[in-house]
Amino acid sequence: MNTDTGPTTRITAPAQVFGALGDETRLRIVNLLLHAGTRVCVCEIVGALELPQYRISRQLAILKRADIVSAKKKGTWAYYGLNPENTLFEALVPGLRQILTGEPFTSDRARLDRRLDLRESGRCVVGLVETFQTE
Amino acid sequence: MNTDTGPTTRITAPAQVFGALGDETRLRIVNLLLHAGTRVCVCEIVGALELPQYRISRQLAILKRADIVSAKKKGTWAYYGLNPENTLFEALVPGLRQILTGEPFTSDRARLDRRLDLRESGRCVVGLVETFQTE
DNA sequence: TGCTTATATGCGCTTGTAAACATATAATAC
DNA sequence: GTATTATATGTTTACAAGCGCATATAAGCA
Repeated sequence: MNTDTGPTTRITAPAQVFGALGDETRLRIVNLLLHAGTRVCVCEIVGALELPQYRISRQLAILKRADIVSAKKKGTWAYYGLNPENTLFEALVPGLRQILTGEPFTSDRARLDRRLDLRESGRCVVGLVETFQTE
Repeated sequence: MNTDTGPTTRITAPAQVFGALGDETRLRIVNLLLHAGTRVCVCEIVGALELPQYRISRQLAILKRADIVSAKKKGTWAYYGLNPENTLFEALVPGLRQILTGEPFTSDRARLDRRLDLRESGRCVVGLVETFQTE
């Protein structure tokens, strides 16, 4: 029933959270979500990171399994955001903001900003059109 | 010459630090070093975590490669401590202290304390004698 | 010198991870 | 209905990680 080891039910074990952040692509995604403040569309992440869509979707799935992000579907679009209920991850946020300062994190945030400017009434309307599928 | 990506020379890349912390055994070791405040002998870590010596040595090597810990040799004994110069790791310390609260971290700290009580004039004198080599 | 002890590491094995390609799913537009 | 588009995922391949066992290294002591 309860596969948890401790008395307090944790969303995820500490090592799992760190493991999920121990990959450059996933760290870049978390950087975007921390910066945006809002939920961000998959295609916006693809545009900002300039990586193939399947890679983004896969890494998002891993972050989701670690309860670091959650998804909200709006039609075909999927908007991902950080999960504020993951207290383990939340404890790391101040440190993360300090750490995610150099490259490629800065450029990623700049590209995301440009992409978010294209939104109409708060919704992504661009899609993957102007993007590559493979690097 | 400079293999670093950013303008500021980093000891390790962010993802590498998180990756090094993404393993339960290594997180338990870091927990001990955070708690102790001093350098801790390998055999003391073995005693506190109740894991085979070769596992501890191996995970210590990985933490060392990520510049999270450093070693100081005193004869055959090796004393490991956190590396205060790793600013990336240091940024995570407050969050880590918050996170490392449940099991097995609490019991590990208690066993380490008992083990540190056996020191004579600040030095470990016990060794691996009363310990197992395999689980 | 030889014995003991603390620590590190080579090897084989199993398991996990990430990339790339293709394709599936599912919603919208026509 | 069909076509298009956004997202997810099955599969293969390559590589890395962690464990256990045994052994190497190297320092201290008889």
